[in-house]
Amino acid sequence: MSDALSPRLDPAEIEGPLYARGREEGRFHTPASLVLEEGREPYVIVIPPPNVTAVLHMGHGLNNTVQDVFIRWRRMQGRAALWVPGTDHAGIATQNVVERRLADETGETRFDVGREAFVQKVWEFVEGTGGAILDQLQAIGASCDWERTRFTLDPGLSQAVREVFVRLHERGLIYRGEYIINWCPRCGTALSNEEAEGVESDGELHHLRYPLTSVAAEAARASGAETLGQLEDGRWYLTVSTTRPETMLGDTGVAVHPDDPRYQGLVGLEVELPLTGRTIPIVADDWVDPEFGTGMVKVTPAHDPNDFEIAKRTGLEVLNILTPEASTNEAVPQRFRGLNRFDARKAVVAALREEGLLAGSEPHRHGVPRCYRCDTVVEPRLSDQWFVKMKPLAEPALAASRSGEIRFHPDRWTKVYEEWLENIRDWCISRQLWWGHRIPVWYCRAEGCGEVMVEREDPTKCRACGSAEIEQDPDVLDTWFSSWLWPFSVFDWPEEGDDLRAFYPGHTLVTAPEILFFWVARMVMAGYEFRGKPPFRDIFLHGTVRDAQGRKMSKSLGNGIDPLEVVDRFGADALRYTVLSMCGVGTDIHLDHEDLEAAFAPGRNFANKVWNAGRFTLMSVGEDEVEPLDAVADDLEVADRWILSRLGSASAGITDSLERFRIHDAVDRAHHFFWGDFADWYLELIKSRIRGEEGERSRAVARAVLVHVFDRTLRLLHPLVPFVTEHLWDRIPWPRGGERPERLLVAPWPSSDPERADGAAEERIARLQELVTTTRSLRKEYGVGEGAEVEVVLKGAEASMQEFFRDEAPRLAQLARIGSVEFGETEGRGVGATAILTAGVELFLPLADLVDLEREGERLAEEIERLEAQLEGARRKLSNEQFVSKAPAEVVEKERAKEASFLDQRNKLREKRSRLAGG
RNA sequence: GGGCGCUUAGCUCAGCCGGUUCAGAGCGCCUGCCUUACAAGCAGGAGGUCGGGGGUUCGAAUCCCUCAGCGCCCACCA
Repeated sequence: MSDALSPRLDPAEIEGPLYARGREEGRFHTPASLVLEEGREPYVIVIPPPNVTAVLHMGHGLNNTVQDVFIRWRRMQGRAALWVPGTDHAGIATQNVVERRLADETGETRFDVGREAFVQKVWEFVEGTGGAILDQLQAIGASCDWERTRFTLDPGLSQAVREVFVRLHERGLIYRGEYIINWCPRCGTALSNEEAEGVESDGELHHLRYPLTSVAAEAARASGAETLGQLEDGRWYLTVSTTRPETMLGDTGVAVHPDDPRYQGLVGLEVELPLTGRTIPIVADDWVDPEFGTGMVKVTPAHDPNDFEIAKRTGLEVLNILTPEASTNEAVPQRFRGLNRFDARKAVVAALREEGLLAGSEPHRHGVPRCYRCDTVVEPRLSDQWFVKMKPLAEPALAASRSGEIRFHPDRWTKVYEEWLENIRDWCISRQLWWGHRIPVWYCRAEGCGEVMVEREDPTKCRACGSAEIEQDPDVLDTWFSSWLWPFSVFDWPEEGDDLRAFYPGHTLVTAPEILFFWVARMVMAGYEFRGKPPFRDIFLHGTVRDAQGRKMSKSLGNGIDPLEVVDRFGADALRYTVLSMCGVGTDIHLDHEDLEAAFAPGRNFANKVWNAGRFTLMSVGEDEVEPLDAVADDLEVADRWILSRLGSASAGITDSLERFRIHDAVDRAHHFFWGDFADWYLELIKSRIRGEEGERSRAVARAVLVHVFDRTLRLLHPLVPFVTEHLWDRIPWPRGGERPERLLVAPWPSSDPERADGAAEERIARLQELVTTTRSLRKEYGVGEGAEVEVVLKGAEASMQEFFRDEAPRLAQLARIGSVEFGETEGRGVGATAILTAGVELFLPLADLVDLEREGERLAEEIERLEAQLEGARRKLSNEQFVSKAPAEVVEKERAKEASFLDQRNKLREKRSRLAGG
C-alpha cells in the first residue's frame, strides 16, 4: 500500500484506468482455445445488440449491468466466460434517421439521392456514430470481449443471413405471395405482425346502408329478411358497419353467415355499392359472426386480412383502392381520387350521409395498429411479399420450453412464449427499404423465361436461359431476420470453426420482455433449425426502467436519465448497485429523473462504504507481514470464527441467488453481510485487537482474519461493484506463502465453505450483540452520554457465558462503553435500569443519578405488557387441542419454548418492578 | 374477448411452494453523536389491522374465491 486513500471515494479517478487495464490485459477476451484446449467450461452471453445509432439509456444501463454481473461472476468461477458485444443495423429505424437528416440538410428524399448513394450515406452515418453505444457501455464496466464485436450487416453475418434464406427456401419454408400485410404508408414498407402495435384509440363506428338491387329486393322480401330497411325512394337496403368507411370503395361483396336463418334467401343476390355504381354479390362465409351488429359484413378483400380470406374462399374480386402512400387510387370514382385515407374517410362519410345511406355513427374505442418505428397508422394492404412459414420452426421451440430445455426467469413468461408459438403466423420478412440485407433472389427478365433464382452467391446470368438480363429483388429483409441468427452468426456460422464449437450453444440471455416475440422466440427457433440446439438455456427477463410516475422513459417525454451523467456524478458502481438492488423478479424499476441524487445516493453510499471499510482494513493491516488463515486457525477468537461462519453463509446465499437469477436478493445478501456483519460488527469487534491492546498474537490473528475476510468480501461484491472492489483488492497485502490471483477479476469465487460454519460462535456473538444493543438502548433511554462508561450487572448468566463476556470485555467497552461487567445479584445495587435478555438473563444498569424511578416503572410495565401479549398468544395456541395434535411436533415444541421464555422474562420483570415499587 | 402482473411503513420496494418473538430493507422523519474507516457515517427511536370481503387450515402477508384500483401483453369481431 503506497498511496493513502482519501475518506471519500472518487469514482472518476479509479474507474477509467481500471477498465482500461482490464481491457489491455485481455481480461475480457476469451479465446476458443480456453474451451477447446484447456477444457474450461464455457459460459456465453450474446448481447442484445443495440441499434447501431442508439445512445445509451437507462434501459441499456440495467440490461448490460445484469449481463456483466453474470459474466464477471462466472469468470471468477473459472468458466471461460464470454460476452459478445455488437450492434444491430436496425433497418427501418436507422433508415428513418438518415432520411430525416437528409430532409433537414438538403430537403431531399432518398429517391432524389438514389439507392446506391443513399445506402452509402447510411453507411457513412453508421460508421460515424456507429458503435458509440458500445463505447458508452465501457463506462458502466461492461466486460465484453471487444475483439469479437459484431454488426448485423458485417460480411460474415450477411453470409449467415443468405445461407439461412437459401436453406429455408430449399426446405419450402420461404415463399412469396400476395397477401394482406401491415403496411406503413410513411415508411413505405411492409411490416410483420409484431411490428404493428395495437394502440387503443377513440374512433367511430359507422353504419352504412347498401341498397339491394331490385331483383334482390324482391327475393329478399319473399324470404322475409326482417333486418332490411327501406329508403325513402322505396329501395330496400341492408346495413353493414365499419370503422374505416373509406374502404367501402373497395368492397367487392357483402358476407353473411351460411346458417344465419335471417339471410338464407339473400345469398347469391346483389347489392348496389353506393358511390361507385358497382353491384356486388352477397356471399356466405363461416367467419361472419351472426351475433355482431346486423350479422352482415362488408368485404374489402384488398384491405382487410379477413376479408381477403373470405374472398379467397368465396371467389370475390380483389380491388385495391390505395396507393403505397395510402391515398386513394384510380380504382375509386373520380371525385374520391387522390385523397389520403383520412380525407377519403371524411369524404365518403359525407357523401353517404348526403345520399341518406349513412345509418349512423357512434364513438368506438378499438385497437388501431401503428408502426412501431414511426407511429403512423398501419394500413392493411394487399401486397406481394416474402414470408417464412413458421409452424415447422415453432414446434421445436415449443417443445424446448415444455421440456425445460430452455427456462424463463421469471417463469411466468413461459406461458406467454408458448401461447405465441402455439398461435404463430407466418412471418413477412421483406421490407421495401434500402438499408438492410438484400433479398438473395434474382429474376430473369429475358423474354419468356421468368426464372426465379434463390442464390448463395450473386449470379451473373440466368440459370435457366443463360441470359444476363437478371435483376435482384429490390427489397431487403426484416432486421430481425438477421438478429434471430445472432447467437451463432457472431461465431462465423455457417463456417464450422473453433468459435462455434467452443461457444455454441450459449447459456444466458438477458433482455426485456418487449422483444420476447421479435427476438427471443425467433432465436430459439433459428437455434433448433440451424444448429439443432437452443441458443441458450436460461432467459432472464428484467423489467422496464420507468420514471417516478411509472412512465416509460422516452425522448419525447424528456424523462430519461443519461447513464453517462450518472456515472459522471455518482460513479459506475453507484449506477450498477442502484439498478441491481431494484432489479426485483419481473418488476419494473422506478427512478426519479428529476432527482438523481435521491435515485443514486444509495449506490454511491454503498460504494463509499466499501471504500472506507477498505481504508480501515488497509490501515489496520499496515505494512507488516500477514499470516495465512491456516496459520492462525488454532488461535481464532469467537469473533473470528463468527465472521468466517457468516462469510460462508453469505457466499452460499449470494451464489444461490445468482444461480436462481434473483439479482436483488444477491444484492441484499451482499449488503447485509458486508455492511451489517462485516462493517458494523466485525470491524468494531477487532479494533482493540488491531490496536495491539490484547497482545501480539491476538493482533496477528485479527489481521490474518481481516485480510482473508475482506479479500473474500471483495470477491463477492466484485460482480456488483467492480471498480471500487478492484481498486481496494489491488492494495490488500497478501498473506505469506499464499499465491495471489493475478487480478480480482479472475480471483476464484468464494465457496460456501461449510467447515467454517460455527453455530456456537454465531450463538455467542448473537448474545454479545444483544447485550450491546440493549445496553445502548438503555443508555440512550436515560441519556447516558456516549463518552461515559457504564457498569453492567448480569444476573442469571451461566458460567460459560460469564466467561465469554469476561473475555469480551474490551469489545464491550469498544461497542457500548461498558466499563465493567459483573455477575450476580442485582439487588442492593441502587437505582438502575433493567432489561431481560432472550436467554433469561437479567441485565441491570446501575444509573443512580439518571434513572427516574417512575419512568423506569412505566418502561418495565410496557415491557411486561408486551411480553404478556406474546405469552398470551403462545398459550392460546398451546391450549388449542387442534394445534397440539395437528401441528408438527417441532412447531409445538418451539411454541412451548417460546411460552417458557416469555413467562420467564415476564416474571423476572414483574419481580423487578414490584421491588422497584417497594424500594 | 382472453391472459398476466401489481396493491405491505410517508416514498420505493423485499418477504408470499403457510409455522424462526415475521411483519423487513433503503430513502425520508425524530433524538444524540464531526467516537482517528466512513456525517455519502455511527448509535437509538417513531411509523404498517400486509387493498376490501369471504373461504381453506390448529395456524394466512403467504393458499383458494370474489370485489375494487393501477399497469402490461395477446386477439381478425367488422
